[in-house]
Amino acid sequence: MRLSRSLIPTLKENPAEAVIASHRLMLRAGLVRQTASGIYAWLPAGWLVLQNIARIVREEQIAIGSQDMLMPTIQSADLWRQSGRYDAYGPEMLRIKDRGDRDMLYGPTNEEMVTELFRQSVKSYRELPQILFHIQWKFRDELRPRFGVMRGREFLMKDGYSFDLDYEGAVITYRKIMLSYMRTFQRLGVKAIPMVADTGPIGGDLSHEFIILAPTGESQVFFDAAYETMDFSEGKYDHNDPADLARFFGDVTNSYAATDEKHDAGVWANVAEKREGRGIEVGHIFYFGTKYSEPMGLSLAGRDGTPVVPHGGSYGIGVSRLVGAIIEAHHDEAGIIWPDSVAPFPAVILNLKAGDAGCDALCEEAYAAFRGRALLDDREDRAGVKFADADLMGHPWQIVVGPRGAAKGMVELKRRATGEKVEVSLADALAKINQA
RNA sequence: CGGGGCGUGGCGCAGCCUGGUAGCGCAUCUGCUUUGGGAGCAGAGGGCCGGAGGUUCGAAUCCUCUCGCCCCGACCA
Repeated sequence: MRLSRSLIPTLKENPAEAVIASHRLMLRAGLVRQTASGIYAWLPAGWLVLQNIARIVREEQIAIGSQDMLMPTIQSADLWRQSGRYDAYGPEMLRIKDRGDRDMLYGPTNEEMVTELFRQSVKSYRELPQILFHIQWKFRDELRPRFGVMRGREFLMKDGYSFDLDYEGAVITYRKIMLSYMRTFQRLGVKAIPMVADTGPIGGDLSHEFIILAPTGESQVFFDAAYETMDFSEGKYDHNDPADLARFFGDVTNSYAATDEKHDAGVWANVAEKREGRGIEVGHIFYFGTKYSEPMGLSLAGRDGTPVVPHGGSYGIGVSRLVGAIIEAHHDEAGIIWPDSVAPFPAVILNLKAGDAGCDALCEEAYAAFRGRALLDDREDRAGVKFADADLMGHPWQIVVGPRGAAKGMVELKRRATGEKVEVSLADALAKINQA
């Protein structure tokens, strides 16, 4: 994109309503604009980030055999009456009527719908287990939206649902998804720690929330230093082997980790290497047994022909919240520092002297090499403005093209995360960016 | 939902108490100079002061109602 003709409205000053770093930076870097309390429009750069995160989340779900699908945002109230949650959910659910005066709702989650869809077509134990997920907008009419996209009313969530024949199977699925989550967060460039959680309104008795570490997080967390060095990348654990999943589950849950509400000072005293920090919840997984399959009449033919009621679980990742959470974990005084995996653009090309033939030519050459996927700062502004905006927007690489270097065919390549700068040929710069 | 606060050009704010018809910085546009870390000078455009009623000769300012947004708390991806 050419910055001179892009809807990426950067702000020099802090908007008054933003109190936490990620909210301020998202507004200042031109990623989002609020359109109503807790509801945001994703401007071009912000939408690119959101899609990058969604892509990684999606890839890691598909990698463990979960099926990608898409359910609608608007649901019929009848479905929710079947599970008993239409009344139970309360005012957090946005209720609407269609022209025929039928009760509808904007989905806050999809257990009912996926159970219904599953019930319609799956009839035999032979078809189990299955995991389904979608990445879709949700609406929860929060008492108090705040902190920008960290607690919006409308938000993008990856919600997954599993169906197993029995408890033992459900536990294997639960662990498999837990592994996929650890892989996902690692690829997103954030440190995530699973912590035992209350099961909340969804119910059930096996649940973990995933907290990522960020200095400005909302809750205090206590954890064993062992979490700092855990590695979940592909190949470390076999998600198809129940024994290996058990090993993984042990590795990731045996060390101490708790938020302040669940903190146990007695156990904490025995932890050898203690770590304390702030954390943000970005994911939550539940095993809930037959909580939905039972009331909604989901049952299939079992091995001996008698009906079996499947055991389920649901698994959420706050995709839009992750944008804010990643910024909380990766920023400095100058602005955002995007991890390569989620950056809206891999690089920005700074034309320090728009109008200079040499600079223009070299910038166009660089820009063409990215086929539109880099950001070209071709504005007729002074260098300082461009440097400041580049740092603010947090592009992993800055290709700085100035008149002196351009005359020799050289550019300055700056790494946002480290501040390191080298003078190299454009070809070398492109090679370095591509291998990163 | 309880408690607090704020709505004045795109952003940040002043003016309100003590009514007299709107101002500052940044941003924007034009010109000249400048040009590697948020330039200088000169000029220009842009706001019926969230909305509706009321008081008054006259309301951004006083009164009433209303809408929106933010912050603290209990709940949550």
